[in-house]
Amino acid sequence: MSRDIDSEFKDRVYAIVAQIPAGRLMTYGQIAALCGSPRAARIVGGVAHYGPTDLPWQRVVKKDGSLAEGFPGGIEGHRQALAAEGIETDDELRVDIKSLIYFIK
DNA sequence: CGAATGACCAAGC
DNA sequence: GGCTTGGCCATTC
Repeated sequence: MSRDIDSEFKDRVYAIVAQIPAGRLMTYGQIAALCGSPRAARIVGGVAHYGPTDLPWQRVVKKDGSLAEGFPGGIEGHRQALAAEGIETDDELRVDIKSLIYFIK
C-alpha cells in the first residue's frame, strides 16, 4: 500500500474520522496532525467539504469546542447531528471537548 | 496545468 | 476580553 501520491493525506483523514467512536469528538487540528501535517487543519475541512458524507464529520469539531460552520444545515444542523449521536451541547453551541475529545494512542 | 479556495489555528490589537 | 488578520498545506475547478 505504498501510495506516493499526496492523496494519502486525504485517505488518512477518511480513516481517522471513520475510526472515531460514537460519543467522542476530535478536532480538525488533531486529525491533521495525525495525517502528518499539524498545520493542515484547513485541509481536513476541505476534504470534509468535498469528501464523502458517509463519514461521521459531525464528530469532528473545532479545537475551540465550537461546531463547524460549513456543516450542511449550519451550526444548528451540526448540533442536531451531535444530539443524534448522544453528544449534548450547551447554550453556546459548544461541547465539552476537553472531556469528549477522543485521543488516539 | 495554474490559481483560488477552504467545515482551521494562532497570534495581535 | 472579544474581534480581526495572516499563515498554512493539500484539494478542487
